[in-house]
Amino acid sequence: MVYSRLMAVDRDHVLRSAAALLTRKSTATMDEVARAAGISRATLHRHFAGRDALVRALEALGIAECEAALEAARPEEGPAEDAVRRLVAAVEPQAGLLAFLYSENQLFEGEEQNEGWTRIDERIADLFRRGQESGEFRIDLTPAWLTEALYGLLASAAWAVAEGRVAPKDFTRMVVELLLGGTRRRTGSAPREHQRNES
Amino acid sequence: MVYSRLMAVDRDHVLRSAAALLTRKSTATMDEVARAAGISRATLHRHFAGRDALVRALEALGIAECEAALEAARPEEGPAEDAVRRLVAAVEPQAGLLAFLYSENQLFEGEEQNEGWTRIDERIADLFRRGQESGEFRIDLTPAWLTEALYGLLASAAWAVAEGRVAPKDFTRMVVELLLGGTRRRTGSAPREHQRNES
DNA sequence: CCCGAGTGAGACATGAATATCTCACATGGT
DNA sequence: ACCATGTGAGATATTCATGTCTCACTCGGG
Repeated sequence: MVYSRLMAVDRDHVLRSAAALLTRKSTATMDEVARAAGISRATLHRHFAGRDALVRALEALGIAECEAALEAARPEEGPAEDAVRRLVAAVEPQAGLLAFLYSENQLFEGEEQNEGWTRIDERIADLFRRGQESGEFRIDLTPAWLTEALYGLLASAAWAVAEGRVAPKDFTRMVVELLLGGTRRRTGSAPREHQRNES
Repeated sequence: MVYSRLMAVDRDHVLRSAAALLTRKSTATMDEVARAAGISRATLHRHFAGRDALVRALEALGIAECEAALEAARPEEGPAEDAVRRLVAAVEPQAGLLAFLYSENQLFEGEEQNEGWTRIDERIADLFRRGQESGEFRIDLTPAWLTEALYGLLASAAWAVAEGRVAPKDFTRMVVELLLGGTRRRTGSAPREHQRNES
């Protein structure tokens, strides 16, 4: 019996479609989640003890994806600006899930947040700090705020894309350009080229 | 009998404390909302037919506050950059309520959103568009995205302040500086002074 | 061919939040 | 002192999502 492996595959598929659905409708019912995954409510409950367990599993998935994105982006290599670009590009596919977890976190209110997020927060803050120390980034905005702002922009962009307000293909460029360059037009030097989307 | 005027005052007070509570705990129960306002469930129900009506009233309040802030900020006067600073400063007191409504809007999913938001969106987008046409702002980010990003940064900042991650006094500066100037350090010209908080 | 694991469909109970109602009490005006 | 209005507290009903259970079905392996 290879049921354990089959379960794992199914579980992952359920998790993915749940993430996709809850991204759009964060109050979706367990029945809706099940139908979205193409299974019945009973089977969904066989995979996840309850809604809480499902959200926890989604949180674990989000953390794992974020850490994978951080790994792929190599945040401590090269210019900090390029590292930020790599990071946003790598995390873009998970932006919807991130936005869901981001707002869901507000509901955990009293409880301590998963330490996985703390680790990720610190790695991202380290990236901004590195950019400040190298002179690339301004030093009058704290790394903690820049990290928080990155999350906020990712969530905003994911939502704006879902609403059809902006084109999906512009996602990474919009987030990165606003985060790094801001709204103000560059006056002193020629604007940096920003068409390259990755690498 | 002046009960109609008294009701109005009470209703506003209830609305304010409900906004303050739901800003912190968006899933607060009707009973918690009532207690936070210092009244009983029954009285709360006498003011608002149900939770839905309460949220609608909060939405109306948020829209009114936003329009008042827009009015006070005079977005079409002077340099666009200064207008953005005035706008963020004027809207700061309502950032928590805005963040709550911003996430709550995702639940209205299918329904059309209140046209009040559309009006506000357009006025803010017009401000960014004006800055682009005057040459102050870069033109490679759409006004719609800049508007969306402003909402996201306001919500992020409100949440970060509530979590104690950043100091409340830095709120406006953080949002404005990141939105306008971005993370990147200015190289060509000396960084613009940004200590003036208002006017 | 048979057996069993996994599944879907549905019944059923539980719990939470909501919505409605009643009743006693306090307060303010006459 | 009396009365009316608004209120708080509690009881009750309803709704809805959740969690648990049963049972029949199917598909794949032995």
